Amino acid sequence: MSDLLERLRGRGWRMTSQRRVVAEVLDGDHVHLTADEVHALAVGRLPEISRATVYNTLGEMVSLGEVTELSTDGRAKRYDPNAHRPHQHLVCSGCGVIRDVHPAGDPLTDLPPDQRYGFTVSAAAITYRGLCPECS
Amino acid sequence: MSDLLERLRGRGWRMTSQRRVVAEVLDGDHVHLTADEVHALAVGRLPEISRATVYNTLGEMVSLGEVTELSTDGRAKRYDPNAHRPHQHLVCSGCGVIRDVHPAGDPLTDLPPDQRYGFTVSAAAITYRGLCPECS
DNA sequence: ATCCTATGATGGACTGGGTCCAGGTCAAGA
DNA sequence: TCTTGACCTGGACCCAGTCCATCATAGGAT
Repeated sequence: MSDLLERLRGRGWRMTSQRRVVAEVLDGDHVHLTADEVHALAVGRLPEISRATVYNTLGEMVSLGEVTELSTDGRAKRYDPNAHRPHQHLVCSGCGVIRDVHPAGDPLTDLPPDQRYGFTVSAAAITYRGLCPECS
Repeated sequence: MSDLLERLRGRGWRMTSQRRVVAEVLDGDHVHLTADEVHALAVGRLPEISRATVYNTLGEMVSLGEVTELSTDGRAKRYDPNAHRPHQHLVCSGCGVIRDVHPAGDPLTDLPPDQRYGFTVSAAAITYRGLCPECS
């Protein structure tokens, strides 16, 4: 059921009830929760869990590469458990809803050598913006 | 000299010494300052200018479409005066330095219709990441 | 040149998102 | 079952940004 939890377990992560709850809350597709939203959902299952633990746990998941961070609105960061399958994001300028999308081709190949300024470029994150059906 | 200032003047913007200083400080290529950096530089020319005014002025410039906001590190937003020429950003994962880059082609065309979920997609922002020559 | 007034500036309080830390707790190996 | 180092807690703290009551002034009207 919980892919994310399985992947973390496989890395020898010390399993605690707090970490289990955070991983369960965050699991799924098109999930892009803020840390406070994760905390609110986690409290529903484990009332004593602290905000600091949620922040720490999310930070560790990001370091392990099992979760990615995105900040689409300059406010709270959002956490995306779908890190094992590379993808980009489509954000509604009206209501802020976010979809995972898969553009054609590899965005890295669109950056010509003379535009790389000697960098070793390793990743590209794309945020598409527009209006969703409800907002347009 | 100040392209940004000229463009703002041409829009009938009420010109004050504070706005002039903010526009001057922000003008140029590959400029990606935070609001507090803009404030620090502005204070050098106009010691009494307040933080609130810098925030207000930057916000107005963004609304007018003369300056774009970017948040590459999830911390302070950065302001880019180069809004009249569309471009993307290349960020060093080591030191955080930012370059303006111009990828080949239009990123919007890489998003197939079946990946648009009924959205009217109007823009795409790409952040390339890698290591700059000094950090690699 | 001077006056008037709406627009802009000020600074200090306040908020939201996030980090830090000292002390208490517990998972899991021996 | 014991031990211990990793983990959790809650509260203080920090930074980026916003709000607001009051003061200042750009620039049109006279």
